[in-house]
Amino acid sequence: MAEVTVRVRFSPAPTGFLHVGGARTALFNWLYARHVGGTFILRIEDTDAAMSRDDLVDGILRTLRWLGIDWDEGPFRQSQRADAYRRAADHLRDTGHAYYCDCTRDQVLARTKGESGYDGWCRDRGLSAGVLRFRSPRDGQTVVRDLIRGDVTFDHVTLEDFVVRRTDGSAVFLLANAVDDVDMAVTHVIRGEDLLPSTPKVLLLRAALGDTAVPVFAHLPLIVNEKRQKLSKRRDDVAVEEFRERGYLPEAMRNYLALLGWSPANDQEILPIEDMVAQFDIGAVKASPAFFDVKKLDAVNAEYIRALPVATFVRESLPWLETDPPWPPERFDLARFEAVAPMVQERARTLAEVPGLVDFLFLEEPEIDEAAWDKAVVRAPGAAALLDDAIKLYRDCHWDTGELHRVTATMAERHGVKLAKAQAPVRVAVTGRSVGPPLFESLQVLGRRRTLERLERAKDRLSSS
RNA sequence: GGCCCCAUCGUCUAGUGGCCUAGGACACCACCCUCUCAAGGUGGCGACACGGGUUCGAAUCCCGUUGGGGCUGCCA
Repeated sequence: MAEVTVRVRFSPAPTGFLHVGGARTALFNWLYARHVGGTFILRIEDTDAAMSRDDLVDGILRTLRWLGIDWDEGPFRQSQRADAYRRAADHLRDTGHAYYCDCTRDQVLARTKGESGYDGWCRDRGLSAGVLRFRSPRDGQTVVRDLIRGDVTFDHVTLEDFVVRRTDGSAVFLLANAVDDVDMAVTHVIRGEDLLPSTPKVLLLRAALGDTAVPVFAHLPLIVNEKRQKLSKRRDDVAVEEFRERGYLPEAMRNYLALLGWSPANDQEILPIEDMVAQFDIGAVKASPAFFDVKKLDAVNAEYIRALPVATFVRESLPWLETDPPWPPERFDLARFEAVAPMVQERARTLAEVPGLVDFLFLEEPEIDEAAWDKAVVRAPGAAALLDDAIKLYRDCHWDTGELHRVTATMAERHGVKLAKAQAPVRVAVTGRSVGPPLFESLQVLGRRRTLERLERAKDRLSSS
């Protein structure tokens, strides 16, 4: 912990809800700060008026909190620091580092034939209005020190004279970013690789502003889709909030995100946050892009769900059981759910799957899966006789799982089939499906009356088909 | 087009010159366990993009090729 002065920041633009890439960036900044005992700053980059909306900012804060990512300073909003940017831009202009330009995009394009960025047309026109452009040096180079990629060198000739202040006087993100990182004494800039090409511009800006403390960078590999393209809000499912609604636990989401580009020691992929903090090493992060694999996320989530204390699992499941359930809400019975919860917990990959595993308990009539019905009842030899027998035996037997198991086994023996075969038609008749929590526990919780009703109904259904 | 980044099983990764017959996880397949499913157990399938160097020795270092990606806005 020698570096007690480490200061990092997560600076999202409120373009909508926080997406998984942003969440990963936030997490890595946070892990690094916590690992070295540094400071984690939250800064909202809303220099674009369209993004400067409280609801969008609140959404980001809510998602960060959900993930368990807390901040030491902020949230700061760039929309409230316009004065600082105005002074900086004036300074650049007054020292000759920036000049006015009134070219339209079309004019520039016409001159350059779309070849590269701005061509420097207004450099020496001495204008006094328009956008302010940075006068990029035409020789020399800037080296970006990157903890993940090593030194990355950019020749200044490849940098166009980029805009630092808009016609309306507002700063663009490059300027705001440079000014804020200097003012907030940020020492390590951890962000997505898509920002790497803009880094020399920020460094040049900082130098022109008189800054001498060059930060260290760490450009994280992009998170990509199945086509290996950067995750996009338009085509990909990326809103973290959306995953929350789909039944993923924050701890699982966080753990999975940490695995994208970084790997814990000892092949121990599922690990508590304290261990992540203890082990995290920004320099050990991989440089190559990572695919966001929902299958793996599911596996991680399932593991976290199984590890929950049952009471917690029940509590966390409630929103999915009470909001828009597949059964009439008044039929829900917490006690019955609690009775089967341990078995449901072991089978749900997401909390959203929970209702589907217990719906037979709360529906007046179970929804019969046609394929299962066909296979286990219609085309199963002796199914009718099995159902008849089950009705007879279940009517008088002691109503507990052990006894249900015993009489069903006896029935199977009498019919010359394995228990697995004998319970199949009963399961489909009573729960509507061929898979689910253990049958005898399910029957016990459902109750004798409903069980018998459903078995009778199945017989009717079978004879009328 | 220009600039920049990247390259180990299908996917996420371990590997930092000999410990590699390349390890783990997810997914997939088989078997075991078992009242179904799940969980668990055992096993299987499966990768160092290619070509040159450097070296006694290269997945590991260098160069090139190929492939993929990012950036190239008065968005961030």
